[in-house]
Amino acid sequence: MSKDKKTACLEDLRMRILMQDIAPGSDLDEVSLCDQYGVSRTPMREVFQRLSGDGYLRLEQNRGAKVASMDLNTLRMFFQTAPLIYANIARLAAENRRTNQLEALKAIQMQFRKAAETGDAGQASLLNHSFHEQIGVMSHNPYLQASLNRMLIDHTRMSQTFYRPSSGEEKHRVIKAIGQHDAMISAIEQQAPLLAIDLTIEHWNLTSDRLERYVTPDPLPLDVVNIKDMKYAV
Amino acid sequence: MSKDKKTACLEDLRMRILMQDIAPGSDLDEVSLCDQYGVSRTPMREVFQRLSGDGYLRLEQNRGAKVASMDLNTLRMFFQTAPLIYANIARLAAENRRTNQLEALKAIQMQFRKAAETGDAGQASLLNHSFHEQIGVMSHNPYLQASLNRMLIDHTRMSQTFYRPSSGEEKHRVIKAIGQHDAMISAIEQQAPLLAIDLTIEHWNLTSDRLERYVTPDPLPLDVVNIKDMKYAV
DNA sequence: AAGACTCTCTTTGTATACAAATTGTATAAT
DNA sequence: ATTATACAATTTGTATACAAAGAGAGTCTT
Repeated sequence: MSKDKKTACLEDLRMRILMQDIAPGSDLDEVSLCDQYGVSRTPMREVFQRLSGDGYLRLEQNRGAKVASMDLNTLRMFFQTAPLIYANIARLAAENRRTNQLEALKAIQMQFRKAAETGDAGQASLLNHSFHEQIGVMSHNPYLQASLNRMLIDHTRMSQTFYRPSSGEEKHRVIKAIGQHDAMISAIEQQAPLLAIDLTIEHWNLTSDRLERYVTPDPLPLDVVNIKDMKYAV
Repeated sequence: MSKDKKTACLEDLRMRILMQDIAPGSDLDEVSLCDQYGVSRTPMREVFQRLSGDGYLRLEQNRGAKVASMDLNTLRMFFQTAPLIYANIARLAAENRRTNQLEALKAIQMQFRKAAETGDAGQASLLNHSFHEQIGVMSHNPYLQASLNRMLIDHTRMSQTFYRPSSGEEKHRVIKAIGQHDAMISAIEQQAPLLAIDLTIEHWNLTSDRLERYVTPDPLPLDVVNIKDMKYAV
């Protein structure tokens, strides 16, 4: 599998960042990662440069690599911008897709469905990432794709709880999301841009709630600990 | 000035690509650039990685660096997407700008005006680039900024003839563009998002014609060479 | 005790030697 | 004459040694 160690390292780091296995804002230690992945410093630094260019990391002069943070402003902008980018990407994908790209999309969706249905939460969110990334490729618009790919990083990082549903209602939501993906594929296949936009907005509405709840979860229950009279636990 | 050779090299390459001093699609020779800039291969490759991440270059496995091409599809997408990105960036800049960023913008505009008025075409297009890039910074939206910065690369590459006006009408156009920049600054300063959008669209309409003419210039005059009867010269 | 200073240790950056891959060219086989 | 193959030359990738910068601890001064 790992014919190319450097590529494997890149993909693995990318994955770990997306899964929040490496937390936003944390530093990466060059040398320890080097022997962790069995590559020397030169290719490792190259990997850092690549990940930095894609928005996964931030590099600062003489001061190592940090995982891209998700601060308040970033999140505000995320929710403000996502519908615009997602909808336009979907429209262009419907207009410009090539048939073999459609096959690739279907293949991803198949894997995604399996992972989501069997409750493999990590894999599901990663495959959801690939799904939307592939629609970006199909748009053939390099400019919007740059936005999309950056959005997807934060989207995936926030969706870590989405595919680990804790209630029947949430389980239902995941099933609905799978169905929406199917509908989007079909709209893109039929080259129906307007339909693709509508379906994308619908999909966004379904998932954004859940993302917002990830950012602002329910407060911890107060009556579990013995401080009933205080409004918020510290 | 060049305290840091690597940074100088990066900026210079970026500039040369923007000015089409290095043509879209052409290969870069690693070693020759190394002794041209007096840096060794390791930092030069780092520069390549950075420029690649920003969309200036394309790197392929075992096969050097190529300047990002501007093919038909790219141009189509450019003209289709620019108004959307520019307008939204302007709106957000008006909403989110900080005062010291505004000062920076004004400083750039001052230099830009001087360059454009004195006919320093190269400098003018580069400063126009900085102007719009700065508005991107002021938007505080990392996602749209990624799109914007990529658009600006191609925008600047196509604007090489804009500031070298060949007629009174074109000269007038440049003067008008300078004024539009002033108006945009004022709208951003007053935090008037809707006005900023309108002005941006107007600015786009003024400049996009000229960019399109760069892509599809007038055919060569037939009667200069001695082939009057042929429709097109080969 | 607070601040400035120096020295040491760790981390980051650069140069270069070596390895691997690709390209070009010449020769041989059909 | 054309294709195949082997070999040479060039270009690209990796490891590593060395240089430079930053962080931290301890000491000295006020």
